[in-house]
Amino acid sequence: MKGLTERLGNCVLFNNMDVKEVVNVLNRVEYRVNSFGKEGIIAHEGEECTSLGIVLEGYIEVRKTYASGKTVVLTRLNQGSIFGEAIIFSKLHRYPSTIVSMTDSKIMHISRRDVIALCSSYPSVLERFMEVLSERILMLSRKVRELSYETLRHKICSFIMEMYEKQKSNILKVPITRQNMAEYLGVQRPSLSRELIRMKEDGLIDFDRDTITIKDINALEEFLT
Amino acid sequence: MKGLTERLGNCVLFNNMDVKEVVNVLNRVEYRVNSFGKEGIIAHEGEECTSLGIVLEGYIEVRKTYASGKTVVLTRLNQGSIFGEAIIFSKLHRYPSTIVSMTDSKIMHISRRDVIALCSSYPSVLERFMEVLSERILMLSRKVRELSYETLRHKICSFIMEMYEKQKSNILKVPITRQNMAEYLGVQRPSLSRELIRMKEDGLIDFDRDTITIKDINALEEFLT
DNA sequence: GAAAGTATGTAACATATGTTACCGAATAAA
DNA sequence: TTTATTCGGTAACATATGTTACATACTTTC
Repeated sequence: MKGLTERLGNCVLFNNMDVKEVVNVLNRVEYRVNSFGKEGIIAHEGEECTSLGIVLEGYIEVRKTYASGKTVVLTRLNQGSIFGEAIIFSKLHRYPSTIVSMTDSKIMHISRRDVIALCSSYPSVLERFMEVLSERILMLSRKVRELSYETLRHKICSFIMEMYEKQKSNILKVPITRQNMAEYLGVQRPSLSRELIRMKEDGLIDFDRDTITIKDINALEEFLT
Repeated sequence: MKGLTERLGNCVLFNNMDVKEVVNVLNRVEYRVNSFGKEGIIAHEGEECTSLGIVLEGYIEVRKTYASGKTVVLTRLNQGSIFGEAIIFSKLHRYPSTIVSMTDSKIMHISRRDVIALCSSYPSVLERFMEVLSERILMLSRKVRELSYETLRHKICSFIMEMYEKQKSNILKVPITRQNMAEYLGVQRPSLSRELIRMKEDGLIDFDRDTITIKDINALEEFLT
């Protein structure tokens, strides 16, 4: 297949390899490349997942399908993305969602066994793979923490403390609009305004259109614990 | 150090290796073993993390410390547990929290480089490492999903559908008390009762002390999307 | 600089859930 | 069987946040 080497070189697992090495990789593993049309099913929810998927061409969607027929798009993956990377190494290695091709697409599959072989032979692949898994863990941990805040005031405190870490000043420039800040925190804008006013009344902060001034940083932190 | 081999054999990364192989491992890597007393700091928040930690003896806590001085315990790790496994492979490899020894403890450190070397040489270690990271990803994903439910009714629907998947019947035996169910869903017991009653009024379910009967499974699923 | 458009604060009201208290039913103990 | 204890449903009230609407202040465009 023409262009396969370049395609693979785009993949997050191989993008710091030179061409020769990628060719080497291709010779060492028993890969499988399948073509799909628009709306073609790449993997069904519940199906066994025994191989890593790599999007060589096209773009695909990961969807959750409910018995009622409704589907929800969880993520979109385009060229160079991989999928199933966490599933193949988990105990219950079954796809938790359905994977659908959104365009004409070409998908490479590398078996779990060969992924291990690749990681053993190419430390750079191993490192990239670990990096992908690790970044995902950190991203999810952050998300869990954010979702765990119980009240709007908690979220705002966390948001302010994050800015404080970066700007290291009690007078913080808020780089986004109220609307965006509300979206970022997952609340309605009027709710955000109202709570900011209450926090001002409580002597925690002061604020105007595009700055927030920290009045009582101890109280803000205390509140987060 | 006496007993090191057995101690390491308990570790999640090496627990399917035989003794000889573990000895082999020990000869191949430049490990470091440090001792800590009670309340000894194993790693400070913000510090660079360049090595994998293994708890050989004792038990330790992962804590978040706030400038106000307050600390929150995030997890406890005992013998055989590892820490820093996601951090060493992430881009910003700094401890996000402080790690404190709770008893006298012995901690082994293996550098990132040697972890890679180990994974390259011992496919079983590689597999176990991947399994650890993958299971963590799946656990976190589940948690994010659960935390993302907006209303109590969403949580209840999800809870019911989970039971339905297992029991495959419209009449579900609820294996826990209301109190525990409320705790599991993270709400107050009266709130749970009230919402169950509303769902009964809405014709979605019927229930008594220890069973829930699904009346309209489509509506339940529909509601989750 | 005036007009139009957009962002923000504010208020009134609706809804969801927490909180507390109480009562009756189920269960365990005597 | 009686008594004590726990569990679950119920109600009244408190609080947090969503929802909608509107007025004011800021920004952009001409």
